[in-house]
Amino acid sequence: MYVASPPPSEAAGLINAGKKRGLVVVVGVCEVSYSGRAAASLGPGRRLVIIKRDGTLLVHEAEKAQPRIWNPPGSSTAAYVEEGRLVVKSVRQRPFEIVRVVFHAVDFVAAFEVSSTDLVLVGTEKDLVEALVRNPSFIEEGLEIVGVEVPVEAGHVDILARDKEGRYVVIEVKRDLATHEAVFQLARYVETYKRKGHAARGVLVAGDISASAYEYLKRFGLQFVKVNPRELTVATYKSTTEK
Amino acid sequence: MYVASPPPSEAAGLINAGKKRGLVVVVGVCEVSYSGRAAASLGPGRRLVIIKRDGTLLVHEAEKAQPRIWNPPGSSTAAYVEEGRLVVKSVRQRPFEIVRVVFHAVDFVAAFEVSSTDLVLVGTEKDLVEALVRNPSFIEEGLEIVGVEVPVEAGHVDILARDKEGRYVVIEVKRDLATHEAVFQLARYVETYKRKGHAARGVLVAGDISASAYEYLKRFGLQFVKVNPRELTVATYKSTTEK
DNA sequence: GGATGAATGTCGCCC
DNA sequence: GGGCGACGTTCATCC
Repeated sequence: MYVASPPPSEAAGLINAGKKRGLVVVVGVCEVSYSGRAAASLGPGRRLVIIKRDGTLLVHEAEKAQPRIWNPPGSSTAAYVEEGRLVVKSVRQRPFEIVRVVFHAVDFVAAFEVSSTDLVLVGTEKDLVEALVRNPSFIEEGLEIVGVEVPVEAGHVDILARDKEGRYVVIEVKRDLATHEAVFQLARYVETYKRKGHAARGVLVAGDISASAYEYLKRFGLQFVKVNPRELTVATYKSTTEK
Repeated sequence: MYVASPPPSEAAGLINAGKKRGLVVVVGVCEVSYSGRAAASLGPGRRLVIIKRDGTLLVHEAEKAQPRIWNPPGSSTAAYVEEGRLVVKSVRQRPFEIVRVVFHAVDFVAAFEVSSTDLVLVGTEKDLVEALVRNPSFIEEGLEIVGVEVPVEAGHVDILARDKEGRYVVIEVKRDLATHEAVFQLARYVETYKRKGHAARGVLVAGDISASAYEYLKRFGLQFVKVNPRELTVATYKSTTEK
C-alpha cells in the first residue's frame, strides 16, 4: 500500500495503521530532533523515515550505512497532526529518549508486511571456534580440548586445552585481524589461571595480527597462530552462493 | 518518483538512474545472499531494499534496527535483468564481498533526492572531556591540565594532568557506564607513564561503573570519580528540543 | 535486567 | 591506508 503526497491527517492514519503489521516507509521534507543521553537535531531536508512494528525508527539520508537519527526496537511510535503538520514521535523508555520528526511535506507513504526471518550466518568467530575444536591440530599437535567458552573471573576463554606437558593452554580466537585488545584479553585470562597456581600459557589464534598487538603479545610471553578463517568455515558455503 | 509493480527491466532502469542522484527504495519479494568474510542467505520474503548514492546497500526486514544484510559505503551497485528477474548486485572490493538480491516480484520502486547534512551531536564523550577540561575541579581540587588526547604507546589518554603534589594524573573518561575495559585501558596508560619513571596515578571519570570494573579498579590502585554527563553537557541543549 | 563480548560492526580522527 | 577508540553503538547469550 502506497500513497503519493498524502495530506498530513491521511499520512498519520496510514502510519499508525501500517506500523502494527509490518513496515512503514515515509519520504518527505522534515526536521528531526533527538534528545536523550545525547542530543541532536537536523534542519529541514528530505529524508527517508522507516517505522518498524518492533518500535524501531530510522531516519536515513543520502549517505552512510547508519541512520542519522534513530530509536531502537522497543520504542513507541505515534503519528499525529500538529499545527497542520505530520509529526512522528518515537519514545524510548529506558534510557528515556525521544525522536521527533516534523514534516513540512510528505512525498510518499508506503506500508508493507515484510518478512522476519532467521538469518543463518556462516563464518563467525563462533564457527571458527567450532572448527578449531574439531581439529585442534590446526593450533598445535597434542592439544587436548578441556572446554569451550569457559567462564573465568570476568568473561570467558574461547577454548581451554591442555598441551602435551599437561599445562593449561588458554586460546583466544579472532576471526580476522587481532588487535591489542585481543592480546590484553588473552593475557588477562592466562593471568587468572596462573594466579590460581596452574601452569598456563596463552595462544592467540587469528586470521592476522596487527604489528603493535604482536609487540604486546611477545612482551606478555604469548603465542600467535595464524589461520585462514575462510578455509576453516565459509569456503564451502561461499562457493554455493557466489555468482 | 515512484512506480508501482514495474516490470523487471523498468525497475532496473529506475534503480540505475536513481542511485546516482540520491536514494532508491525497492520493496518486493526477493532472495538475498551475502558472501565475503562471512556468508549468509535469506530465502524468499518481502523486504525493503535501500540503495544510496555512496554505494550503501541495505536490506531491512520487519524487525531490528540493523539491516539483515548490507554492503557499506564505497560498494558498487548495479541493477539488471537476469532470466526475467530483477537482480540488484552490490560489490565491495576490499574486503571482497558480494550481496545479491534476486526479486521474484517488485511491489514498487521509489527514487528521491534526499539530504546529506552534518549532524551536530551534543553530549558525546568528547563533549564531556571538554567540559572537564574547562572545569577540572569536577574531578579534584588543584588539578592542572597538561594535555588532552595525549598519544601514548598504543592509543591516547583522554586527559593528562598534574596534581598538587606534581604527580601525573591520567584521566580516562566514559560518558555512561564504565566497564572493566575502561579500567584496563586506564591501567595500561598509567603503567606506561610509570615505566618511564614518572610518578603517576589514574582516575576514571564516568557516569557510573560496573561492580566488576570497580573491583579491578581497586586492585590496580586507581580512583573513580562519578559525574553526571547530562549536567555537564547536554542539559541546555535538551531543554530547547524536548517537547 | 545486568554482564560480557562479538560484529560482515560503522564511523571519525590522526598519523 | 593502518592504528586506535568511541558509538545515543546494536545484538546475542548467559546468568
